[in-house]
Amino acid sequence: MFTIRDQQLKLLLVQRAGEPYQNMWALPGGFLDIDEELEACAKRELEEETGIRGVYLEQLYTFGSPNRDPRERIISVTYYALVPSDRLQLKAASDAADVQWFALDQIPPLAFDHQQIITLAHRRLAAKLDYSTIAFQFMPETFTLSELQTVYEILINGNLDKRNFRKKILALKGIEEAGGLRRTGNHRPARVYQLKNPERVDIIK
Amino acid sequence: MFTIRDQQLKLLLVQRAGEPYQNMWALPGGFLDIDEELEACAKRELEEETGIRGVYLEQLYTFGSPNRDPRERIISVTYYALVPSDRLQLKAASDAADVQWFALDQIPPLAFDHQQIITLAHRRLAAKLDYSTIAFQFMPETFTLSELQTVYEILINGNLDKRNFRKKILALKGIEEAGGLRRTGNHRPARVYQLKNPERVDIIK
DNA sequence: AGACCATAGTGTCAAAAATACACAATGTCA
DNA sequence: TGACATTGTGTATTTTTGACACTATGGTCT
Repeated sequence: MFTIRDQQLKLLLVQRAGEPYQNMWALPGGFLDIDEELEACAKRELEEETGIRGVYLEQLYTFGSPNRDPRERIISVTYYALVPSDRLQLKAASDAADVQWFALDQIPPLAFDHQQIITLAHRRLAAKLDYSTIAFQFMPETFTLSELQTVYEILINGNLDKRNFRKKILALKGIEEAGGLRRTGNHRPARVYQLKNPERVDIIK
Repeated sequence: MFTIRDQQLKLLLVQRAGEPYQNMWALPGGFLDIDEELEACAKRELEEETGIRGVYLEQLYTFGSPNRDPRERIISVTYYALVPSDRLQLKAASDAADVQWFALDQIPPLAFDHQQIITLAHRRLAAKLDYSTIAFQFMPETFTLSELQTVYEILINGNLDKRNFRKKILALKGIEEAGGLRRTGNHRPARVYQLKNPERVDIIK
């Protein structure tokens, strides 16, 4: 689960309670129920560990090397999720210490092959930036164009030209003015926008 | 497993010997051994049913709806493969009748949710055409630019301008002259090319 | 040997898209 | 009411993409 917070791309990790890899950090996850859809399982596990639901979720890859879990053969069907920054109140179901957001460049050593999973998810996310509107999934219900630009700049880790960025984004026709202005300091307030189809990730170009 | 044959994109199907869905056509596949890598399993099953190996193979998606197999809960980690047209001698391990190539628009009713899997694979292949050199995986060891163009035209189901196509392909720097000419009829012979990195699929642009 | 045939191979111009770039407008705050 | 900080806007240049037609070459036939 990715989010953007404190001007950084962050990732949710949980601290393992039991063996193996006790006390190490790991990706949230768990076992599939016998009559459960794969995606439903991912959503359930995420909600159980974080209380968050209704976020963008996409199947990433299935990992199944024979010895990736020391106990027994485990196949992991992995998903990644994107959460808008205004919805990351965790703690509905878990206590503070064992679930935490980590900046992507400050990930501690992880249990199992979870670092590899993160690397793949990050690459996928970066790739999708170029040809989809996936970045919109990080935005709260309403936002300004400057806020959106900041999100893009964090994701690509570089600067963008304000005029060109606005031209490109508005040409996508994916957002519309929500009406009203956002006041955030002693300067001109910004127009507020919203997604036309909040659930939808479009492929562009 | 996709290939291009008779100027068409074709797909390999096998006819089921036993229940359920007896005698219906289905995708090649089988069960994972307990100590087997997922990708090794896909390769093994493919080779067992077709005798073909060493082809481009990529994990597609994992399907796991509770009732997709009437017998019991089955999770299918699916892969798709691309085979050059000069390597599709089947029959190493199977008899003629129960393994066959089908044009993509002439797929018979399939067992399980296999039609859905094919649809996804086809979409993925089409998408990758735009931003990778995946189409090269359909080419035999050596080929002419006209042959390559024909493959692209079949895949996108449309015509391409010869000069622009050549410009674009050569700009990718992925192929080089193999030396020599290919004579195929009463007309000027064509230069022969080969991939610089036959295994590699590059992401472009 | 020469004519004809079929496909290979090649360059330029126009249109569209991407990029670089600077200043006026507006609400807040002191 | 003036200073401040950020919003919002247009044009010119470069790059990329797309349209388009003729010559080159070896084979085949007479």
